[in-house]
Amino acid sequence: MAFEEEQKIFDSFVREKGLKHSAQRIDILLTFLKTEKHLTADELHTLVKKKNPAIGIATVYRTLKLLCESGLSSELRLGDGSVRYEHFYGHEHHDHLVCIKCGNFTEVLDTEIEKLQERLARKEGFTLQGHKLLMYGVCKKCKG
Amino acid sequence: MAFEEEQKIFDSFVREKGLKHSAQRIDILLTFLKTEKHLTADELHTLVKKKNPAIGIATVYRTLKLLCESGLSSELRLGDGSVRYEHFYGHEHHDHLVCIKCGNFTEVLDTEIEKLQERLARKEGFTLQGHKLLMYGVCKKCKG
DNA sequence: TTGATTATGATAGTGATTATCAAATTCAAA
DNA sequence: TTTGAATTTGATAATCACTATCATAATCAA
Repeated sequence: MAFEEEQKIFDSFVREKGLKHSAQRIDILLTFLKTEKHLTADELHTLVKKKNPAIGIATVYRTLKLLCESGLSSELRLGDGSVRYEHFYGHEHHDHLVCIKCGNFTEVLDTEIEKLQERLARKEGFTLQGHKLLMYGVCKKCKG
Repeated sequence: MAFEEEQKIFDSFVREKGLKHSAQRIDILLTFLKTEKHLTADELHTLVKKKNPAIGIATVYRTLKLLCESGLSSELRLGDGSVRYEHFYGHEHHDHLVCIKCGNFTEVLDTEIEKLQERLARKEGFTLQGHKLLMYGVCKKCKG
């Protein structure tokens, strides 16, 4: 079975928190990991039900929260108010280019931009802790 | 009465859309303009009710939508999922520094960052249409 | 095997926002 | 000024994403 690394991380996290193991959480974790897309809770629920039709949406939400706490996933709040979950383990900090036509995401990073943000914050007397940068546009494919 | 400019803009917008005038919308507009803060719909509703207690929350939402369409206001979606409305007329494009302690906003702009975003998008084959940058940190006051 | 604890699924509840609708208001035309 | 068609309003029902509740099931250390 793939994703040994991630499963190990999740296992340790569950153990440290004094939680118990469950087949449902493993199903959800593996479905999440195998899908390299930014899914909504509902989309993930639909996918997981193919493997285990009995899983309820509440368990999906509960597990997504654990995935975020354990560092395997991260919430992504889009400009339209929707929330998607992205892979976080093995993905350094990055920003997003979102295509307004097809909805696809591209992860990007520009260290110069990061530095300038630090400088800008310092100039205003802020101690920066983090940031979210979403860029919207039309991707290569959609421009035809 | 102040805010003649903004009122004129709103008037033209209402007229062009074939809508009618109403005292409630004026109350909401003026309360919004006089408060130089990033308000939620609910907070604005509370303020407007001091002037006109009968105004319903639905009318506040409806009017906020018109304010955004007319260019007087703009929605700001925060990292925690909440939505606030900011003044847009006379405020050029800007990004935000948000204090994670007191919640205050500072509007900032760095033309270098803007240029680098363009360059970054172009490198990925994107035609950039816009972006949202939220920076989180601790402000001068809160570091005390 | 047991039993204390946690997890689950169904579902009720929540909070923010939108839709519906009857009554009130606006405003151009008579 | 009156009229009447169109729009606006406030109350409230509905919706949507998410969380809380709770009885039952599953886990796991002793």
